[in-house]
Amino acid sequence: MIKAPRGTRDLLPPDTALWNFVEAAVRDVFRIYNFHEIRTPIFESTELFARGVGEETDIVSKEMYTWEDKGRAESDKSQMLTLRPENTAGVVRAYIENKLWDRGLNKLFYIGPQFRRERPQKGRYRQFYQIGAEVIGPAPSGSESPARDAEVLEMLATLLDRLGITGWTLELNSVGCKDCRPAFNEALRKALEPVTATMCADCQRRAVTNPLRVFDCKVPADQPIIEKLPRLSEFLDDACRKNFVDVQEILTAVEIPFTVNDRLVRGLDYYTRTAFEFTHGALGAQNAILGGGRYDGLSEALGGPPAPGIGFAIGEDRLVMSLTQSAESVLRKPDVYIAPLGVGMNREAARLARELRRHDVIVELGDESFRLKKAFETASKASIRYVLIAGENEAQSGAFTLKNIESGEQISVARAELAERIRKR
RNA sequence: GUGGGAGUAGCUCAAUCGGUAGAGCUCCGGUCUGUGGCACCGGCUGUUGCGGGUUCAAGUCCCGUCUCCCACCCCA
Repeated sequence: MIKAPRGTRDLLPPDTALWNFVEAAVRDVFRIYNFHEIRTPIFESTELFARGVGEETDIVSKEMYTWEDKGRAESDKSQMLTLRPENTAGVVRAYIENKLWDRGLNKLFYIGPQFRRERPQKGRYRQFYQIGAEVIGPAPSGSESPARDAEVLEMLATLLDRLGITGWTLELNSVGCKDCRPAFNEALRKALEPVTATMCADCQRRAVTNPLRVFDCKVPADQPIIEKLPRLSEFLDDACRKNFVDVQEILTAVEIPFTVNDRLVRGLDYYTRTAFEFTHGALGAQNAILGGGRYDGLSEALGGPPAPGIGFAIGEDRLVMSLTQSAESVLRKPDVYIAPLGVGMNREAARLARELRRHDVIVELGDESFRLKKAFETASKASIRYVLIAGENEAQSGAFTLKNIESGEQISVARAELAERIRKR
């Protein structure tokens, strides 16, 4: 038997109804915050992610699905392509390629699959889905303003609340900018040098590849060492410091609860200043339901003009997991089951179904070979409220038998009144 | 990439020391050809994840492999 590849899965009814419910709610929120949809390719040049996400990140160095796309002719040279592991680089590439700065401030959102070759786990798949947004534009458009950061965070809190997700936590930090972070990195490297050898194997590796991540270490023995390391917050320059304070003040004004976590770092190289994470307790070890931050230098890194921006990505799989709603509860059941009765009655049933569906009635249709008993059982199991009997008697008289499955009541309804009668419930 | 647990019918699970693969639920049909849910009767579904090995005999023991789950790592 051919099975879905490792880390991928089929989403089936009724779960798909829940996914559609989430996406509809999300689109509704994006609409009132004036975000508009962008759809970028599912694969891009490998170089885009190498330069955008960062060569040294785990994502680029070991988790990407990359292949050589061979040229079709002598003159056609081959190129390296990669299934997108995240969507921000693609959006920023599109911003540059389509000269979106002409539109001033862009507020864009996307919903779609992403791919990372990781070992599958609860809340972690090789093909997973992200709902994300980016606010990006030339600085004069306001893209650099702390007001944008706060607006995005407030929108996210609203979104989670609307979906009925309770018990989330917003953690916030500032990771500095290209001007102040190098000084901090240098200080951190210096402070780590003499103590690295006493730390865990992961920290020894991190100290070389990505010193900021040392702050993520959970090994108890390392904590006293980490406590004494220089803090990012001490190295923020005045502009970054003010930006961070402004964001917090706006959040307080709009009554969004948050906690500052000065050990919060992000795994992608492009993040600057505001970095954040919404976590949820019911998700197991993969407790980050969404994450994001500002990426003021990304456009330049990809060869574009300065274009400050802030964005986030929601793990849609994890979002759906943390919903308390059941899939059943958002599923709209058929309104009526039409039971053709007797040879040739499929034709009459088809006509009836067509008429009813034109009136937005959800119709399920049987077959003339089915016994009436089967129609009732099918309707009952599927929680369909009415069974409409399309038999020879009814076809001749023009009045059809409509039975309410729950109450057992049965009435005769003229053809023209069927839709109204069924929808009235 | 590392460590642990698990894979038997559509689902949940059983199978003694290695000795004929089972139960419940679901599903299908009938009792009942135009009135359901109940009841009774009958029935289907298996390369025991896959591939090797040991054995007279393997769901069971051994080796390999795949997948899922949990954790690390990492991230959303």
